[in-house]
Amino acid sequence: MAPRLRADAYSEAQRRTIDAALDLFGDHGVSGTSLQMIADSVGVTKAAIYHQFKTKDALVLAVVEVVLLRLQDAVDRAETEPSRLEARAALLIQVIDLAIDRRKWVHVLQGDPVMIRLIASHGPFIALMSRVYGLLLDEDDPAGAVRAAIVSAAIGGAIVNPLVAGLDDATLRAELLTVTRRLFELPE
Amino acid sequence: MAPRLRADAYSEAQRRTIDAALDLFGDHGVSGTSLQMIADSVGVTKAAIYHQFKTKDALVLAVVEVVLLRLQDAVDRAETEPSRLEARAALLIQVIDLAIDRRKWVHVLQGDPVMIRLIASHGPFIALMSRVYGLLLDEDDPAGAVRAAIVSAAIGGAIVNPLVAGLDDATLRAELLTVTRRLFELPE
Amino acid sequence: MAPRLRADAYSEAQRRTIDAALDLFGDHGVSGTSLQMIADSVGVTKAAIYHQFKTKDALVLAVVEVVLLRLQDAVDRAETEPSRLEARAALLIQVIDLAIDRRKWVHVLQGDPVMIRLIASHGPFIALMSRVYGLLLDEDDPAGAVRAAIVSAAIGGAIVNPLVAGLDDATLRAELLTVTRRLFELPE
Amino acid sequence: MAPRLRADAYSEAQRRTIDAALDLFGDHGVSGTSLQMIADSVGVTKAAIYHQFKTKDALVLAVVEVVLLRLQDAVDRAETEPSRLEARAALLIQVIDLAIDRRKWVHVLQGDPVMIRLIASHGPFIALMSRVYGLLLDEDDPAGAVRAAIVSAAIGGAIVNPLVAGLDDATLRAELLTVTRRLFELPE
DNA sequence: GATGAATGAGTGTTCATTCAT
DNA sequence: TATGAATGAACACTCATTCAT
Repeated sequence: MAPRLRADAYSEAQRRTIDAALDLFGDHGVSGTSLQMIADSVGVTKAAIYHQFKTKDALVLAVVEVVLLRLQDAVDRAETEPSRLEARAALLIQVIDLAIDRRKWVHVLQGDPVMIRLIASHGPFIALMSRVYGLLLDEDDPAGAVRAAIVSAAIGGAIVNPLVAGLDDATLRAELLTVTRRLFELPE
Repeated sequence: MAPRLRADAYSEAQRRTIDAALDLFGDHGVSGTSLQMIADSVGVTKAAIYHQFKTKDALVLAVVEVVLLRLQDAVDRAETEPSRLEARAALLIQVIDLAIDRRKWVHVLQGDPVMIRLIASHGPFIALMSRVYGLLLDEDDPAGAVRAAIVSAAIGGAIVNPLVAGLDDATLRAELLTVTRRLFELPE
Repeated sequence: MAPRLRADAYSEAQRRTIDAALDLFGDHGVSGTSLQMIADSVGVTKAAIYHQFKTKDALVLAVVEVVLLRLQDAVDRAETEPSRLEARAALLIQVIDLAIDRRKWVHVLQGDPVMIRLIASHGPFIALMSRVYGLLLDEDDPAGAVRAAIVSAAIGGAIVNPLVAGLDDATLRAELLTVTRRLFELPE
Repeated sequence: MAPRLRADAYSEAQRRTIDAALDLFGDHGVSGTSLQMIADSVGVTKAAIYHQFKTKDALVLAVVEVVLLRLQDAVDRAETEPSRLEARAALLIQVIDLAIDRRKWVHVLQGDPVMIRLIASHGPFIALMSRVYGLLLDEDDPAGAVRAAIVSAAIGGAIVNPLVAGLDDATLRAELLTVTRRLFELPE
């Protein structure tokens, strides 16, 4: 079994670095964010960052881990639901809430090729994503993959979209729920 | 009136450079792609690229222009439709076709913060996007913005999604059409 | 057949860089010499050095190549001698002359672990060294390897030795010849 | 009088550090060996090394001291011999034995410019080396310096030479003795 | 049009070193 | 004694850009 992501894996100082990196990655992308920028933002030297993380890649990994940790929680909770349909609904609602609560995080995961490659190649991330898709997909629905991809993309993409940037949380949440239910034919 | 994008704006050599850049931007993002990589991929020197484009930014702009040119065509055609509803349907179908035909392009536009900022700040791009949203949005529907954003994000995001990467064009097109129609309550 | 070292492989500017590196490597060793030091010594920027040589390793290689080129010439000439004994004598005399003429070069080759590893691993260098040892060794003399090693080490080591640093060329040459002849039982 | 090197100067922990440094210096040279590498090899932290030695230079000095301590013993013993010729023979035999017994040490002393400079500048080392050369040199032989340098270089250089690396101790010792006797015209 | 040579500022990373605990 | 956290300077190397040819 693939190792689970853990909440207590990082020290206080590391968390400060991860938070700063999260912010900057969202604004400039991973490649567009230098360790100097991160160090300046935290208020320490580059070398201090290197004391916390062996390489920039290790820091990127940590950032993704922190973000995906809450997705893991959502999946954990959803999987306790009695039926497939209820589990799916529970997951989607939580994902939407998470995406709205942490809009910045979505920017980080959405689109950046460095991130996409990382998530597609790192063991624990692959394991988590397959649990997610296990809930979203029906085995007997060949086009289900597309619909699952579309829904997750829709949630993420909508939040990233500048048209939506100014929208208040409640309106955005309601609309995302409607769309999601309609696409997945979930009960209202 | 904002200047329109033009099809004949670039020479043969420039087009080769733009194509190479398009590919590399899709794989590594704009910040992750150096002019050296582009020059190597085209098979010329960096200085040759600088002969074609004054700066890297100018090249990025040209790349986006080339991509958005076909979106402009789609909008042009859609706007000749007699009714708002038909125009909207026509635009969505064309956008879906374009996205499927040029999956790589979607990667470039989708997510990269450099691109997003560029499109949000460059005159002709703003003009084009407001025409797009003019077709997608209803003035009297306050949540329409979200739905429009969701649909465009869904189309783009779905294509970027690795789950969908292996799917054949026909299946993908059919599913995207279904989803789009359902979201926009368009006639089948 | 292993590729021969070529005399015309480097441009004027590259030769200037190689010469500066040769000097500095002799004084501080390879690891102890930074590209900044080399660039400063040549009077250009680090980036200019990188325009001439892809990496520091490539520059180190070039330095060794330039040094070994003259050893290759000596071996070429020695191998035209009619007998093994005469060839050996001819080679040793030339090597001694070369070592005295270019004392700095000896410092570079002598001892630096980076250099030793490089020479033991780079194809053309291995080929050249086996020609050298082919001339120095007798097949039927089991201890010949040691003696060959001792002689080459003696020539090199003597020149590096600070006791010898102040000696004039003529005295040093005469003594090295005597020692060499005595060790190899060559005719005076 | 210059202070003698002492055998009991270092603690157990310091000796472990010195041994590790000795190994790494032999493989990568002094400049090529970082305190991190040494700390890793000992299995402690960098800061622990700094507790044992004030600076890296102090550690390098300690390494050389440990190595030269046994040379000092050899010189001590040789100087008790009744005649100059016997003393010289005794010293050379002991040096050869030492070099063969501790081949790694020879790598460290041989060639590394940092080491050479250190030995030429540190009081106790200068004192020791002048005793060594006092035994090897004849005052009335102007070329003696060269011969002494050649012999020490020959011993050291031969051991460093990769051709010799695989040779067994007995063969190497016999050959080095023969060569040395021949060069110094010592009695067999 | 295209090249080769150069640059200054930046990249990620490692260095020897310090210090509070 | 030993550690973890931090630092400033240096490291090898790449960046976008310029310019004479």
